[in-house]
Amino acid sequence: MDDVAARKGRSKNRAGERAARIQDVARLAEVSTATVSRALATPERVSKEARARVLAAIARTGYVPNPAARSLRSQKTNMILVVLPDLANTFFSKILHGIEETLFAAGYGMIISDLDGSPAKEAHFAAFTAAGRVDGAILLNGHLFGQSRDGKGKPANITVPLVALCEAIPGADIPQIGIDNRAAARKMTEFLVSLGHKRIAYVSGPAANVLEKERFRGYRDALRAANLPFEQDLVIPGDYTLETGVAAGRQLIARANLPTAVFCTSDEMAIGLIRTLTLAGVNVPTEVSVAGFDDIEFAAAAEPALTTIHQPRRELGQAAAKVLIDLLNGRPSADRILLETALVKRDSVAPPR
Amino acid sequence: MDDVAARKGRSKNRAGERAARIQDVARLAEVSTATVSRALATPERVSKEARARVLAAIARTGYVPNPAARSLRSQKTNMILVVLPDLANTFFSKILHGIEETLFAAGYGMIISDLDGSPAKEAHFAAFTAAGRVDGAILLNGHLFGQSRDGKGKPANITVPLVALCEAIPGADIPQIGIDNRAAARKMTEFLVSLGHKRIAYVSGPAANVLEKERFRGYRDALRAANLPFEQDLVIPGDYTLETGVAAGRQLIARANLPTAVFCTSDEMAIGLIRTLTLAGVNVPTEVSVAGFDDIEFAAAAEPALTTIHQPRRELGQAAAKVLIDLLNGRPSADRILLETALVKRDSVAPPR
DNA sequence: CAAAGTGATGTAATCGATTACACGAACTTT
DNA sequence: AAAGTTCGTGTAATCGATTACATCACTTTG
Repeated sequence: MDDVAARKGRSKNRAGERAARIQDVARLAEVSTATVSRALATPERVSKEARARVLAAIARTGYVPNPAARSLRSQKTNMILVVLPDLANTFFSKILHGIEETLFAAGYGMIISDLDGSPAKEAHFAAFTAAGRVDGAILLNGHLFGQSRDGKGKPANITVPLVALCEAIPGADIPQIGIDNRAAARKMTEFLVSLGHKRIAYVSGPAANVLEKERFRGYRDALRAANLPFEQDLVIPGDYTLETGVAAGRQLIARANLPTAVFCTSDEMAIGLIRTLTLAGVNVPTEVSVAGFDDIEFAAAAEPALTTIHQPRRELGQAAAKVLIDLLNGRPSADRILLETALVKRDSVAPPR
Repeated sequence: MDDVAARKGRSKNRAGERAARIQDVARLAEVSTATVSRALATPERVSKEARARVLAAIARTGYVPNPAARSLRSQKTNMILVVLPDLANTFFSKILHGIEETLFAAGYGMIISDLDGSPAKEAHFAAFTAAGRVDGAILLNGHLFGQSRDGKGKPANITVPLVALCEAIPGADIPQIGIDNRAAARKMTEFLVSLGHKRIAYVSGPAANVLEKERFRGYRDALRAANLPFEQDLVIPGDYTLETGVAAGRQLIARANLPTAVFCTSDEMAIGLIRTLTLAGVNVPTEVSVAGFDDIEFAAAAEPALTTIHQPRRELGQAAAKVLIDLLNGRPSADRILLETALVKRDSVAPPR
């Protein structure tokens, strides 16, 4: 006999009994294990009396099916992996909320992987997924497991469905859920133009980022449509964080002639920028208008309240989870979903003087 | 023969082969499955040649151990459950980050449960834990699974280690990790007193909340120590959200005589309150000082920048994960850890006029 | 030189749930 | 009445990795 039980005391609770197994329930209900299993999985295929006895026995023993055994047999884990570039980023929490509630309702659990910029970690979770620890994955990090950015298709060893959320993965043949970043950025820029702004600065995201590329195109689209010149000087690099917003603000202040409006491609950057301008005595919005992107919680509470692009974050999470669940159940599913954004007009944008 | 494989095509990748099993590796390496297993788990107990052959076979087959089988046999899942009251709340994201990195480094995965105020969901995850789907759990929600607030001990059916983080669970004999809320609240109140404030309002958290009770005591401690009268009128109910901060601000404005300082027990409420006061033409901090609690990201970016109590959120997450890992490995571990808070002085607090 | 020890490996039982197949009883159909 | 259905149930194989025990080939020791 082996000693697993003795060594770890693993399946004993504090009272000392082992956790109930399907056999214990079967014995108590005076049926076979097959009948117990069927009473739970396909109750209509079991007689009323047997079912009642089984349920009574389950209640008495406190039986809960062992998931490892079930998973080993059925080859399903009922777990979904969510891959994030940065868990500490405010932007993701409401998306996660939407994912979690949808998965939960469908009987799935959520495992979170915060990549934190570590390729080793990404490789680990790719192997984790390949090993069948999850039934599917939602990727928020903009590229496929262990693949370079130009890679096509999904790696041969990953066999479970994948879904890309927010950051589209170019060339990957998996469903993509997100917003139309280009159109949204164009909409905001056009709004600024419509108020009379002619020199509109742009605070970018990380250059390699897919979102950034799309938003930048939208910005240029709007300028071109309005016959406004594109000035490289007005593009200020950022990475979506508060800190780079502050840095962008400092850079602007040091300039001879300020633009009349600044379009920041994240709310965090916009808030950092506004704060820096305000401290330097530059009034927002009377001297410089500032627009954001995302509509995070604090956008409305900022001073002045931020004009921004609203992303339906919770709905994005829900949509991605729903698509994945459809895939898992073999149901047909859209392979590209773009949710509507809205331009939210608050107080940080005004016509130029 | 059964039809699991045929129905789901589960362990076949796109090329059609099944995922490699330990037997496949064993056959290729011309050893037994026991040797393969040992080559991975206890390499020193296997000859150099056998080990080399096994590793080569693993590389060739792309073998990854099946976690369900492993878990079934070893009764370990290498998964930790993290229970949150509200995932969308900004306060938790950095804590999660700290938890995740520590768990990951120790080889554990993180499953997240957002309770969202649903007792049914809580019961589900209690059963989930009892069923052995995780090796342990970190509770951020202030009470034990399925227990009423006055319950003692842990429910008999949960046999894995639990750790309480941030919100202490009164009466539970599990390790508690957090900060000294009472001392921190006292420290902030004393700071306000030291500047000359005599009428200090208090915007509370939810009445039933453990944190709230402690912070409120700290507030009263400081008043008592300074011989200042406690006025029930100056206690304004809140629930830590931005919205109740706004509501508290409205309530204050409607009053005949404003307090000279307001201590909000969360940064979100402080930011909402400041915004409401500012819009009503009440200057912060010259007319009213406002202090917060938590030191969330936006505290520094608020206008004016928020004076608040800094909680080491990432470290809190790390500490809780570390304690849990110690428990899982049978190592002794502190059963109460209080991390240091710091009073961060920024611009939202000034002496009264 | 025999007895005991050491090291490497294989055999097969085990974890617990699911389910194909077999079987018998009750009920229909021809 | 014989043949076929339907229904409820039980038996036992199966999922894949781990590991107690057995075995065999050497080496060491009394």
